[in-house]
Amino acid sequence: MSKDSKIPNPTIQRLAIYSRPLEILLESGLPVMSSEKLAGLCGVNPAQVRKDLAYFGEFGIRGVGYDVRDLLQAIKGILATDREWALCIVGMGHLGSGLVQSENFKKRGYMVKAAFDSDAGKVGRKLACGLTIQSASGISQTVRKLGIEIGLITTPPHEAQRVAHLLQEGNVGAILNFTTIQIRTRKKCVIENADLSVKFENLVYHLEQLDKV
Amino acid sequence: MSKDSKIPNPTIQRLAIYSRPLEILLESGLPVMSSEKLAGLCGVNPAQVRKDLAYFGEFGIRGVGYDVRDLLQAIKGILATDREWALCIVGMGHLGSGLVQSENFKKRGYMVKAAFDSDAGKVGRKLACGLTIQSASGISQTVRKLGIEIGLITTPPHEAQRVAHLLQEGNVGAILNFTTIQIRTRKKCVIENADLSVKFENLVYHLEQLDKV
DNA sequence: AATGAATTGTGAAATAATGCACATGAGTGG
DNA sequence: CCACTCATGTGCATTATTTCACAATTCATT
Repeated sequence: MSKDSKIPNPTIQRLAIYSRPLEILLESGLPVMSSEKLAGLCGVNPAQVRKDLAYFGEFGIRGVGYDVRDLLQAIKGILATDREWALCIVGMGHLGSGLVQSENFKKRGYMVKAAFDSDAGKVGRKLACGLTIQSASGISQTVRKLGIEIGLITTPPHEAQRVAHLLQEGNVGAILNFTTIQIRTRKKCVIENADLSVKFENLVYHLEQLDKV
Repeated sequence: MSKDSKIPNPTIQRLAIYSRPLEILLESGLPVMSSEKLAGLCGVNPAQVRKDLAYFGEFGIRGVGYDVRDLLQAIKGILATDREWALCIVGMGHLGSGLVQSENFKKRGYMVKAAFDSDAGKVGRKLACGLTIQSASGISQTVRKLGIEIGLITTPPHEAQRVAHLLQEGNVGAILNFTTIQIRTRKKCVIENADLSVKFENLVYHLEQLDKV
């Protein structure tokens, strides 16, 4: 349809990052902002900012900069964060429970509509947010019924692949995988990995390098 | 010292990813594994696997493959995950609390040695893991005293930069930042961002694209 | 209206990362 | 000991991403 000249993935990531300072600066009433300032706040190159935005249109005014409100609006439109999304979490361990209750989600329009666990001991337990933990065996039906679009997997690794299939069975379109294994998809489905231990190992590697000098 | 021919960052990330299936396969007793199989499990190209490893030496045997145990050992050595690391968490909200208690850390040798919060109401509270929440004002001293090397920041965004400085003050060498803002460093310090909302927005963008077709 | 300063949008150069394809060495069977 | 198969390690081509550098546009000032 559009000039779909393949947007680089890093660009999408950065758009999300750009929106953070913009939100803050909008609050504080700053009307206009340059690519240079924004780049400074986000730790990237100013040309990068401009090029990233240029993939989607012209949002700035030459000689002036970007209108903070408009730009934020535009980015939210691009990322599709200007509407609510229904999600569910599978795996009510410490991480899963922490995430469910985290205020950050609701604030950004991510609505946790269901929570699952395969442990019969946990099923039926009521969470602070009002949800009741359901059995993992009912994932497909429930997810379909509630029109859930995104699934978070915080189970132990060995359950992740099975859970992913159940989610897809229920027509979930995107999965955020917190486990250490890579999930394979049958249907068309967006998979994003958020394996924290990868982050850790990255950190530790670089820390070690630092010490070596 | 070594032929420090600048290792690509993606390579480090992937090494961590490679190690996951290796751990599992080691358990299950498989002695040898090819780059092709490993690549399949990790969703990457076999040549990529070989090239990634080649940055650090020759770990395989031509015509045969890689010894699972040796390779895993080698990767752990490279990533420096073959020893324990002392860390602390600042910000005992839902996410922070969930992380502290997560078993995955301890299992991988990350020892949570201290937990901080700036909310006086939370200070003094005892956590399930045995730690007592301490006041954020004591971060620098405590961190230095306990020899903590890595700091996790799970505070609200506006506290993150200040906390980062306190951590660096206490000689922390690496910070894992879960907040939405970018942290700037004074001293030499490894910063890794784990802003989950970026992951979400990525997901949502791609989901939207999918729907458009 | 003309000059100067600021800042965008973008082609082209530079840099980085990936993937191909093949020479090379290891094991196996005759 | 030769031929054949398998799978690594790697030079090179390809693709992706970043950065530079500059023309174009806006605004302020005179």
